[in-house]
Amino acid sequence: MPELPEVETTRRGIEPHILGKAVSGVVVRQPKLRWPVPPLHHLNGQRVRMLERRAKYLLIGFKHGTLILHLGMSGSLRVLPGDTPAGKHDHFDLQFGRQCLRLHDPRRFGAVLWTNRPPGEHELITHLGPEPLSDAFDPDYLYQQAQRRKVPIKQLVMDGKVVVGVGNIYATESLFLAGINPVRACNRISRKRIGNLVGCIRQVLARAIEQGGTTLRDFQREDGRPGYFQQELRVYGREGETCPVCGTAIRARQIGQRTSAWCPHCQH
DNA sequence: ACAGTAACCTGTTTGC
DNA sequence: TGCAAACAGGTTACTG
Repeated sequence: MPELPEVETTRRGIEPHILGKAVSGVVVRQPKLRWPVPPLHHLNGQRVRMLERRAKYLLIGFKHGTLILHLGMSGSLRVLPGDTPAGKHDHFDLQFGRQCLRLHDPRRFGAVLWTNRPPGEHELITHLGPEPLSDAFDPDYLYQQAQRRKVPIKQLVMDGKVVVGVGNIYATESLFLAGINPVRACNRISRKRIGNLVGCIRQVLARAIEQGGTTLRDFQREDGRPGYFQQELRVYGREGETCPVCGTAIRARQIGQRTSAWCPHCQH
C-alpha cells in the first residue's frame, strides 16, 4: 500500500490533530512488528513538536527525540475518538486527550521505533537517497546513478539508495508515462530519456498526493476515507486490458520479484 | 560493489 | 464448496 503519496497524505491528515498536543497515553497491543516496539512510556506528557516525512517514514518529533513510524505493506494511521474499541490488527495507539492516533497493520511489516538522536542520523534513514520531489533528484543525478549499474530501470528507481518513496505502483506508472520499458537496462537509456523519467516520476507522485494516494484494498486516510489515484492508474494492475494510449494489450511479468505491467507498443 | 533470493506476516484471490 | 497455492502496496539480511 503505502508509497510516498500515501505516507504524505497520512502526514498531512494527521498533522492538525497532533501538532502541539501532549501525549496522554501510549498503548502497545502487539510489539512484534517489523522490529520489536520499544518501551515508550517516557512520551507521556510530551508535546509533538513536528511531524515530518522522510521517504516512507513518518517522523514525530518530541523534545527529547523522535518517534519513527513506517506503514510497511498494509499499515494505516487513523485519528479516532480515544474510546474506539481496538480491532485485531490495531497494534499501537498514541493518545492525545480524548483523541488517539491508531496504527492498523494486518501484515505487521510496519515499524514503530524511537531515537534520541537527530532522525537523519538513524541507521534506517541515514543511507537513503534523495527525495523525488526535491531539487536533488534531477536528470544529471539519475543519469549518473544509471551509468553505475545495469539492473532494469524499474529496479533502479525502486532502490531507496537511489531515490526514495517510489514503490511498485508509482514506478510502474512513471515508466509508462515516460515510454520506457521497465526491463530495459538502466545504463542503456539516453540522458534525455532519463531526464524525462525524472519529470514523470515527479508528476505521478505529485498527482497521486493531490488525489489522496491510491487505495487498492485497505489504504485509509487518517479519517477513514480512501485515496482516489487508483482511478488514474494506466497500466498497474491492468494486465490483459488495453493500453489507454494505443489499445495494445498490456503485459505483465516479474522484475526483481515484483510484478510489473507495461505496454509493449508504447514502452521501449 | 553488485545482483539475486529469502525472510518478516496475514488476508484475499485464484485454481484444482 | 473446500482447500491449497499464489499473490499483495516494503525493506532488510544474507548469499554468491
